[in-house]
Amino acid sequence: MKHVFLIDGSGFIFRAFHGLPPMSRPDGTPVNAVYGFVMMLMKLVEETDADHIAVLFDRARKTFRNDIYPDYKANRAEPPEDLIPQFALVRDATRAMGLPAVDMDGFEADDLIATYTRIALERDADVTIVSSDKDLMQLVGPRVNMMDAMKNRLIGPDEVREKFGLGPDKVVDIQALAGDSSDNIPGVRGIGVKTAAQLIEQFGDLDGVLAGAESIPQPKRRQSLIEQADMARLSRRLVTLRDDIPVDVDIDSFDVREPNAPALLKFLEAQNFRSLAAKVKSRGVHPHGKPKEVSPATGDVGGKPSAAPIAEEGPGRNYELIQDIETLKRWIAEAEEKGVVAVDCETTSLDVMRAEIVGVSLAYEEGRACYIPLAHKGAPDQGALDFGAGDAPATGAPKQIPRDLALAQLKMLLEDDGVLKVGQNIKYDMHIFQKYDISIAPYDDTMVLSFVLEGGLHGHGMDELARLHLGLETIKFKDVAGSGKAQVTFDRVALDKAVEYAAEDADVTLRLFGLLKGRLVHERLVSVYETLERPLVTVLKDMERHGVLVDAVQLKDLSDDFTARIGDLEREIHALAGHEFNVASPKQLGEILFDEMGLAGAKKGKTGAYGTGAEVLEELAAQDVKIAAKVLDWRQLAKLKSTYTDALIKQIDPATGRVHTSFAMAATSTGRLASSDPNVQNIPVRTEEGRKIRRAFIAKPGHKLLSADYSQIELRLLAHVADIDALKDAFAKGQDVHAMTAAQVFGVPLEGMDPMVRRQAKAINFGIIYGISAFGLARQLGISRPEAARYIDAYFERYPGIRAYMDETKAAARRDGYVTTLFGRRCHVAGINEKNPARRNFAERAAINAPIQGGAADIIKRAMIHLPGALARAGLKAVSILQVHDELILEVPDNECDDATALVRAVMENAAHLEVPLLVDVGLGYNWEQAH
DNA sequence: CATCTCACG
DNA sequence: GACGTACGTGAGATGA
Repeated sequence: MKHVFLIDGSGFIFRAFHGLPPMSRPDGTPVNAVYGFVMMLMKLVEETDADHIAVLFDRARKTFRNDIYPDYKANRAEPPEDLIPQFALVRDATRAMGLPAVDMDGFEADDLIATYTRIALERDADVTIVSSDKDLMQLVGPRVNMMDAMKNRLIGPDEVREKFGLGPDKVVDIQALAGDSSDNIPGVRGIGVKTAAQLIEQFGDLDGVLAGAESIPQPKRRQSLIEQADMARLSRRLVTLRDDIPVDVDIDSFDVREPNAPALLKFLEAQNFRSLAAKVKSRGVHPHGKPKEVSPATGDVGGKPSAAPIAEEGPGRNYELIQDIETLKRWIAEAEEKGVVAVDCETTSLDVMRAEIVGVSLAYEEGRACYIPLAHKGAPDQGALDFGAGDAPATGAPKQIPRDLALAQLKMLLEDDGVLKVGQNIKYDMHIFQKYDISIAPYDDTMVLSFVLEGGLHGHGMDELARLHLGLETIKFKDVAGSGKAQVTFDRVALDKAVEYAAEDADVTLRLFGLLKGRLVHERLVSVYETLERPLVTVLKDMERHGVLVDAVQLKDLSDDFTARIGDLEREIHALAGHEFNVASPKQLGEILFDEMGLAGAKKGKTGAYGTGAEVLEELAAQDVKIAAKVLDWRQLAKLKSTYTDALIKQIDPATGRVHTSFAMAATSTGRLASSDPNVQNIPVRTEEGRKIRRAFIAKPGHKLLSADYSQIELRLLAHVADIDALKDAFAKGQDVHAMTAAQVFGVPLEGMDPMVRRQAKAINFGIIYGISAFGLARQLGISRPEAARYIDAYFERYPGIRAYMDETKAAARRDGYVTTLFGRRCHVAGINEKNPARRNFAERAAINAPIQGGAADIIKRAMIHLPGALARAGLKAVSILQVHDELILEVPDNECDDATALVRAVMENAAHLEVPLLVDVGLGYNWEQAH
């Protein structure tokens, strides 16, 4: 016996249950915790070097601790209804895995773990306790580690010290003093973990603290310790784990043996864990980290160790490779007959501007999918003579339908009005097919459907949706194409693997479509999807494709200028520090400022690293610390250079000379878009140096950039949705709302108002939109918290409607789990019913902000959708190219400037009809800075 | 891959 | 009385 794994089964069940989205078997039995548990066990068994493994469970709620203290764990709620049937299943799962499931009357799993840990140590074995329960940390020692299986993190003495302030041997004493609200352990009132650690450090142990209580200076603390000494001793008995249970299962029986594969498969299939079952079938379960030989997949190139867990063929998975035109025609005819077909492209790149089509997959029925290779080449490391030269007839190239012949057939299908095409992120496929002059219509998008139905709840990538809705673990791209340096483009993937991967994508897409589309009606989200999101797909596709012209020469000059100035600053900084170091490293900088130079500055929480953010440095700079000011300058220039000048130059598409961002439709929790590769929504504007980067965004010759942005759209929405008469009036009359707020809250006259007072009112208005807190406002304005609290009180007194709106919004979020925008978009709010007040407060602020931010997003989306048609009807050639949340940027021919200005303004201002007017500011210029 | 920092609305 | 803070994003550099 060398290494014993003791798994805290009961602890894991709860975490898996709360950590994983709901899943159920076809018969309705919930199985998410079981799934998480089995995944965890399989991973452990596969990776561990342990020779003895057991899973320990609580048996009943009553244990010996209830005899000592009847209220022990009395505050625990009943387990959720969906969890109850899973307790037994998890035990079944353990046995199916060939592992002992041990529990004992009157004791908790923790006591069993303590006892077996002692026994294992007596046998001279190492122990790993798989759990993240802090109550088990008392067992950690030189030969005993804990492992958090969900976070995959080892917990040793250092981590215990991080949590409790002192080592594992003091955990019991600290818990005895601090108590534990989740287990209802009383401890001593007014003493938390921090104070407890300090006391134990000072007096050695609990008895020392209680004996020395008289000498404690703080009166309250002294009194509590004297009065509650017995409670502390009782608490110690409750938290101390029993390592002397007369266990009746011998530790020798924990020895790892080969699981009974048929029994395990039967169990997995009964839970409908098809992907896990497939994994077991294809790879087996191999303890000791020694994988059994994998049956060589046909055509597996070079027998790479990263062999993919490709599921076996079987019912519900009938994937076909199409290599001749007749079969393709037959397939297309079937799809036309059905009227709905899922489509997915495989390409050589995620960058749509560079990607070349490699193959297409289709699915017209669940489990019935095909893959049509179009540009596959031979396998990579085979052809020593193939230097990867373009379209050279690689010796190993497989049989394929000539690309253009196949595309001509597919064009008829994809452009057929009578056939609905379903994609997962179909904007990508539209880009690819557009190169070959193929459009896709009509279409639906499962990613967008999921975003409309469940935005804010989870991501909307296919792998995640498959896991969530189908309980299916999809084949990962890495599994077929490899990863890192060894990754190949999809045209180098062997066809047998390509089929399984690509056809699965189409199959999954079709299945998801079946599950999601119908829900729109029941959940009253048809209009959001059909008028707001689905039409936006092609609008965004066109914007991305058009791109924006960026002046590389200008950026290069700027970059060189920055490089020189960064070098100068760096020398000065090193001189001030007395030696060289990496200015870009917050760690090194923090040590220089606060250790070497001994400046006053606080540690930051979690990781114990010094904070060196701009706020901290500005504080120091204000105290005339030269190095801080220099670092701030350095940071600004380094940021501009690395994130903007240099990165943007690299992003210019050589073919178009333009930058083509990607707008993510399903990334945010509020309904906003997000932009990436490059992000065009965070181009600098607030500083003079930063604006120089904006100047490099230019219009093509004979054109101008037009920037149109909504004026104070979020405040206007607030006035409308919260129905605040004073605010609505102010907007109707075109008054300065910040000044008006100042007049109302601070009671100062509008005439001759101090700009500082107006600034404070503006901060309050912004704060309201963000779900105001005294702390946040105080920090923003640099005032004290009580003072900020007074401002907020004064504000709410003047605008009681705002408070009512906030309360209603929070109540709705708590009741439904989501809030709704003006146009019916649902924003789900994670954590709104959390017990932890910090997290709940956070969720409440998000809930208050979401309808406002999301409503503004709805409005500009409506404008974006209307704009192309309106421009076309007016005979204008102006085109939208960028969106920055409340701003649209168009590229406009010189002679259309006036017409386009009027039309864009009209479309944007009429995108919604609120009880306040919408106002749009328009600017024109040769570059973005000028236009803005 | 997590963390820190910082750019935007 | 503690929690740990204004809302929403994406990207680059560091360092494990």
